[in-house]
Amino acid sequence: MPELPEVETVVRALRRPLLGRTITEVRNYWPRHVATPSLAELQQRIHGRRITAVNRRGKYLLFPLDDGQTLIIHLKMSGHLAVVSRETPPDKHTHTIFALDNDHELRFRDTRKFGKVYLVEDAADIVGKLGPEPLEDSFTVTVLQERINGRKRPLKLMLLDQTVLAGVGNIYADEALFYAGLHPERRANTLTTAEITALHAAIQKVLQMGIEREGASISSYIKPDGEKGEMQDAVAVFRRTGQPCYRCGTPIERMVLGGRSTHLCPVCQPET
DNA sequence: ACCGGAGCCTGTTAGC
DNA sequence: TGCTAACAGGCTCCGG
Repeated sequence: MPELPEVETVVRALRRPLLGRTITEVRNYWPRHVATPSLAELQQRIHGRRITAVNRRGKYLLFPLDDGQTLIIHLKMSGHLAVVSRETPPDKHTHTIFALDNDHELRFRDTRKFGKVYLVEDAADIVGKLGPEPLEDSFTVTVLQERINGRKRPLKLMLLDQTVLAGVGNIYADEALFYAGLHPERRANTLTTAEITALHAAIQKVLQMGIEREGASISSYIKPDGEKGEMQDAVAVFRRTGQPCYRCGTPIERMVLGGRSTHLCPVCQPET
């Protein structure tokens, strides 16, 4: 489900019900959901800890606890988080449950089981290698230029590399390249300053669009409250193969880059 | 340093 | 209708 706008939507929805709550119990039905430490150790170390913040870094959710540890969750492809009454009937794909001190539970549902739970003393152990946050003021055109400086990789692969830039995934990479008018296979080191400036603006534009629309419910993503986002109605190219480009009418094309579906308008995003 | 492919999982959809 | 293959918004590991 999750790219930066979807994770941000989840964080905003969870902040109120989780802030200040104490975790009283962790139940788990798929031990591999817990990446580190062992399930038993996580249960022991998290018991009685209070959640002091609900934050996002890239596509990770961060829950700092009152003893300095941080609970970290990554939703990967199909993860879903919600705070519900403990009376809510169980779901087949809910593999990890954090019981709270108010008869509610944070439930981590994850059909494909790619998601991960971490409990660490230092959050940097997990998120330390991530590139800059694209919506922070510190992410300037110059920063983007430095990140891609001299790299020969195709732009699409650069945008998906979380150590270059944190939070962009397959949808928003395609969307950003469309608005920047850049072909996904363009080599990063061939960009002019004007093109880097356009790419920088496009990245911020599409991520902000996604956040305003509370995420893209294109396949399985839904918000914590179970409702759909609205970004799927505002995508320009992603999974619009064969449909006319909104700008020029040319049919949108699909190609595979780095093993990922990639969508573009061949006229608005010329190869050179 | 970079690229492609496999692997991790289950569910949905496209095609025969 | 039923079967099979392809595909899915992420990321890591391996070999070349």
